[in-house]
Amino acid sequence: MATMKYSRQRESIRDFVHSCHEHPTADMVYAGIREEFPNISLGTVYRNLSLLVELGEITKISTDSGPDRFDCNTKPHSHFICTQCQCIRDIELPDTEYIEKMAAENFDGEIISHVTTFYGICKDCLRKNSFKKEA
Amino acid sequence: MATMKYSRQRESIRDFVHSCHEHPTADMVYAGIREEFPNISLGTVYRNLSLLVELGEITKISTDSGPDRFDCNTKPHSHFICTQCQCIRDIELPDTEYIEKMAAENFDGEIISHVTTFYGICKDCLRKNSFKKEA
DNA sequence: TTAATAATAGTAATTGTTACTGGTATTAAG
DNA sequence: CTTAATACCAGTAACAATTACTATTATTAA
Repeated sequence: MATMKYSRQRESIRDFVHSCHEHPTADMVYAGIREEFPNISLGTVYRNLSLLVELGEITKISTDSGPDRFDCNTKPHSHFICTQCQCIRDIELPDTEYIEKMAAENFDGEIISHVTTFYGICKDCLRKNSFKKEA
Repeated sequence: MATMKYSRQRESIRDFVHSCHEHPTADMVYAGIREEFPNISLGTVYRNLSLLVELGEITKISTDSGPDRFDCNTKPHSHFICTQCQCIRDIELPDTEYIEKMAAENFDGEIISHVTTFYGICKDCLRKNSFKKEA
């Protein structure tokens, strides 16, 4: 890839991810973009999503099961994944640098970064569950 | 599944994972077991690995890219993933409970667990790299 | 010993993703 | 405003990891 050319599809994909705060999958992006570009290809969506990740304009979230998700928030933050509905929420944490330092003390390679992911039940599912119990 | 029946294949898979400390993939387990059971099926390996995970006898490690890995160490600990050779090493960290408490303060769902993964260059790759530079 | 059924081997199907191909859109130069 | 170069596209095929299906086999309890 010598120089990069503009493409309306890419711009649309970027805009969609940046305006979508539910950490969409490639398929969700595909569905969304199709409203504007009815015959966009799924391959184009995948290609541009990973391109945008390389450019640092969005980030990719890998999950334990199910497809990758994408995040418009490129500032350092953590994720919460609901084990019931699989929704992903952002969690801001104050300075987690020291975790790497702590880990470095028990390890003999070079630690460059770290990712912490939280699991549990989101607010919405908690509410749904309490309704069920009452019934 | 009413009651569980014994199977030599499952026992062999459990033993293999418990004696293998390099966090094997399903394929690596398959290759290993095949020495004892030359015509075991890959499906049997997958089925029993997830069964053993459910039983809490081993754990599963999802990676950003590439297949899942399996870990005989069921005690709470973190993982380091080398971004160069993809090897996975265990890292013991003193009490990380407070990370969840800290996250809980900025979040309105129920946090049940968390996983921290470290990325960087392992000792072996560091050494290999320094050899290359000298040459 | 036998009957019930969990587990198997082998194979097919599914899912998520990447690669290929011939044609199209964008860009820069004449 | 052409035209030429090429990044990008749509569509489709290929791929890797995993799961589901089916007929047979092994384990268990009666």
